Amino acid sequence: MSLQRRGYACISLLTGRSTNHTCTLRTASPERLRALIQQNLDELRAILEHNLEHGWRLFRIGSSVIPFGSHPVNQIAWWREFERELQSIGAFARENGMRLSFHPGQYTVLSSPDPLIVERAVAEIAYSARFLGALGLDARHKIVIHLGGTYGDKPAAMNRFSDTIARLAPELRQRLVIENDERSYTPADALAVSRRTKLPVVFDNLHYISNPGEGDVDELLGDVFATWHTRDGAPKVHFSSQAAGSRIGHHSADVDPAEFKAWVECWSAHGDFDLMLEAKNKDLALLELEKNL
DNA sequence: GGAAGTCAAGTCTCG
DNA sequence: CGAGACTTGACTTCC
Repeated sequence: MSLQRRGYACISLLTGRSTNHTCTLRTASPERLRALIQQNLDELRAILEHNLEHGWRLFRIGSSVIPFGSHPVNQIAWWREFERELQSIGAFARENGMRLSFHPGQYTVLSSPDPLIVERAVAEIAYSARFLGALGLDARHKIVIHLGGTYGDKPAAMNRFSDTIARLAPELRQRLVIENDERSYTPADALAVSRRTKLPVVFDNLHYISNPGEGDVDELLGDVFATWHTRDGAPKVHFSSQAAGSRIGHHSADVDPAEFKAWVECWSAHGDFDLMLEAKNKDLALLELEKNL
C-alpha cells in the first residue's frame, strides 16, 4: 500500500481537545481573545503529541484557532505575541514529518461577483497562510478551499475565481488547493480551474459520489494527482462515508472499512498520497478504522 | 448544573 | 422577495 499519512480535522475526541475554542463577536475583547488563542495553541500542541503516538501525521487546524482571525475585532498581533509557541509547535510538526492544513468554510468565497465578499475571503486566506508561516511550515502545508457559488453562470464564476487567484500574493497562492464539492463543481471543473491557476486539486470521495460530473474516475484521478508538484508535497484526498438515512453528503459518524479499502486501492494506483478522514467521530473513527484494516 | 437558544461570514432553494 | 437550509460545534443565556 502506498498510503503515507492519515489524519482528521480540528477536534480530538480521544483526548477531548479542540483547536476551535472561540467566543461570540459581542463578547470578544483583547483579553478574551488572547486567552482563547493560548488555549487553542496549548490544545493544538497536545493534539499533535497525541497524534504522534498513534502515527497520525496529518491534521487540519480549526479556522478559529485564532478567533476572528480575519475580522477587524481582532487587532492582536498574535504572530508576534505568540511567536515562541508558534515556532515551537511548528518545529514539533516538522521534526515528526507532520503535515498541517486549514480548510476555511462556506463563507470563504473567491468566485463571488461582490468584490467585498472576495476581499473578505482573501483576508481569511491571508490569516490562514500567516498562521502556517508563523509555524515555520513550507508550502506543502495547504489551505483547502472550495470554488464557491455559480450564480447561474458557472464558466463566468470559474473565470472570476481564476482571475482572483492570479492577483494573489505568491505566498498566499502557493498555499492554496481546490476541492470538488457535492453540488456545483465536479473534479473535472476543479481540473479546468487548475489548468488556469496551477492550483493542485484535492479529491473528495463523498462529494464525487453526489456530484461526479463527466469522465472516467481512474482518468480523473490520474489528472488530479498530476496537479501536485514536488513543492506541494504528496497529493491529498478527503475520505468520508455517507451517513445512513441522512441527507446526501452528510458525513457519517464512522466510516465503512470496505469502502475505505476500495477507495484506497483506487487512489494507490496513482502513487503516494495523504488522506484526511472527515468523520463526526474524528480520531475515534480513525482508530476504529485502523483496527479493521 | 443542565437545557435551550444563538452565533461573522455566503449561496441556494423553497414558499 | 424573505426565510430557512446547509452543517456543526460550542458559546451564552436562561431556568
